[in-house]
Amino acid sequence: MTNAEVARALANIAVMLEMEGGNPFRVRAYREAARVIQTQAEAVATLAVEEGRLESLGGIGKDLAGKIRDLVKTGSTKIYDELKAKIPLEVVALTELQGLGPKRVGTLFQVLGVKTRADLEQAARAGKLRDLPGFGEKIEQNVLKAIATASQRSGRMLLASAWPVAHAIADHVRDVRGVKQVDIAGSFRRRKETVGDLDILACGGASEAVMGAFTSHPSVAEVLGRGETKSSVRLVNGLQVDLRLVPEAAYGAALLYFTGSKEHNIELRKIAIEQGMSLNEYGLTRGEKFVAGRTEEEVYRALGGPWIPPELREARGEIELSRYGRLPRLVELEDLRGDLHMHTDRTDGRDSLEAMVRAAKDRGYEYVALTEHSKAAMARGFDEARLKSSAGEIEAVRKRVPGIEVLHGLEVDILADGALDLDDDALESLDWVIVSIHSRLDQDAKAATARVLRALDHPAVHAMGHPLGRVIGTREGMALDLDAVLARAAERGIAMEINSQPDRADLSDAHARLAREKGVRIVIDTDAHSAVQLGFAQFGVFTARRAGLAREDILNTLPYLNFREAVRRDRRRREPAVAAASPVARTPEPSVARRRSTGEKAPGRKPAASGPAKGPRRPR
DNA sequence: GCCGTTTTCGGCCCGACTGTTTTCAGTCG
Repeated sequence: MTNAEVARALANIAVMLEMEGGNPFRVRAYREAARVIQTQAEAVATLAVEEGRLESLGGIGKDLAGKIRDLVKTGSTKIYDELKAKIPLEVVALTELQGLGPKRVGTLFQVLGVKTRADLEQAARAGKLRDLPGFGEKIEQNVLKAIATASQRSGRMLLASAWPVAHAIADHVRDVRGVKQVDIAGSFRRRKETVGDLDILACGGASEAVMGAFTSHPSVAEVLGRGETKSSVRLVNGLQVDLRLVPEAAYGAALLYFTGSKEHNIELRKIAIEQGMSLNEYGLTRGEKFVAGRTEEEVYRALGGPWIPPELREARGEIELSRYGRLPRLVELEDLRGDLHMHTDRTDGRDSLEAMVRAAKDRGYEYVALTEHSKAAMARGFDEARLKSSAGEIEAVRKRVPGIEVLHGLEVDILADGALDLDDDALESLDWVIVSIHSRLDQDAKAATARVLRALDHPAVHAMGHPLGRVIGTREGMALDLDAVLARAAERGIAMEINSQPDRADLSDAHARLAREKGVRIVIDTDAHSAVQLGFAQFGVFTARRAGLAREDILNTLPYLNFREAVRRDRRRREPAVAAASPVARTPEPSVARRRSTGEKAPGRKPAASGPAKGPRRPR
């Protein structure tokens, strides 16, 4: 069973226990365990076999650990079987409908025998719901509405898709007279890869004017509700947006509250209680006395710690880290000095080689790697001969666009058996080699892992692109043994990519966190297929920040000379394997033209500084 | 069912809103 499947089973148990009127704290324990398993980067199957690993996770004790081991091993556990015998899983699924929780669904099932959405719709239309205990005519109507909404809703939206309209609406509200501050809170502010809805917060300005501006924005399709302090709308793209107008004195407390995550807030409230205080969206109070709430910083400080960046607020240990002053200084977009994965119109990109290099230079990058596809990925993909002529094209663009280091790279396909798509000599001739998988993503874990490990053993490889191969909302990632892959990457000095394409975010935040823990270097690349897509870099940075990564964890934050030295050093770690795999052991040298452009004195010379030196900030 | 610089028993985050009730349960975030 995968982590998601174990989490689903635990959450289902929680719902079924609640339907039966079970101990609410026991219900909560199952729900919390589901969350913990869901957010683990390591495979639960691995955790289950290693002594004491499950029990070491917060919220999982001896009992739940045993049940999780059962689930991993057999796909079920005693209590799950017993509950499922009484309550079908399709009944549990009814709790996904808005306004229907375990209690009401339990009543529907026990009294009316409702099992499916179709049953439910029929019963509601026949007016059978209104007479049930705790139900009424209004709830009956709302159930019908919820069924209709659920059938047309497409679920969560990519952060990048919500990005422009969210900012447009926020700017529109910000323009209202008297408005002092506007923030887009919620998972949007935590930069999750997808958002379910948008929570916008504002303070200052007259309610009538603020709400009027909000509900009349051109992207609004339907006004769901409008009040003094809160209004809700549905946009033409289906997204629901709530706007809350909060008092200035409590703005920070409200921003904290509506940014979440819920689990982070719960931990903060517990700390408040330990200190004899109470925290809610109106502020931090001690008895009747208001302690803090104007800014987030003020609230965190009053609770005894520093401000925590929203990307880290997921109850993954960030509060404890902050107590010890060990929060990472998260990487920022401005820290990136190069982009090492992009395509041009020579394969499946839209813009020319020169246009891509110029766009990278305009973004202020010091270096860029052009990495076309190899022949297995597509008809126009590069073979050995095409790679040779490409070298001349790269050399020509270096002359035409001075002031940026242009690396001749390739995104070479990992074939089904783990061999690379081009011969060793061709790969050895390159400055930068990414290996990626574009086919046969359906292999089982054993085959897929062996395939990737073999590819990582090739001495010419510098990085692995979109390692899991997932596309959000379209396909799951490969069934890789990520522990084994990351261990090999760490051992061989191969960087793992955070692919910034918004529908990839691959590595994910959890996987990137695991990679860092295992000592793997990360590159943040855009995989841009046009000059505009170089802007996706910010989404890759969001993923890295959610993973808790600092500038030092990211290879392409290094200034060029340090980057080149790091690549060489990592390459030397692979030397022993070079003799076996290739007769020519060669470290790529920068061209004369490139040395001239950076003022470097001679080949092989070590750069003066080591480690991430602070250079002049680039214009954005 | 979990957890412990008061604790192995007795707690477990908090408030708004809705719709049902006639003081509160259920749901949501």
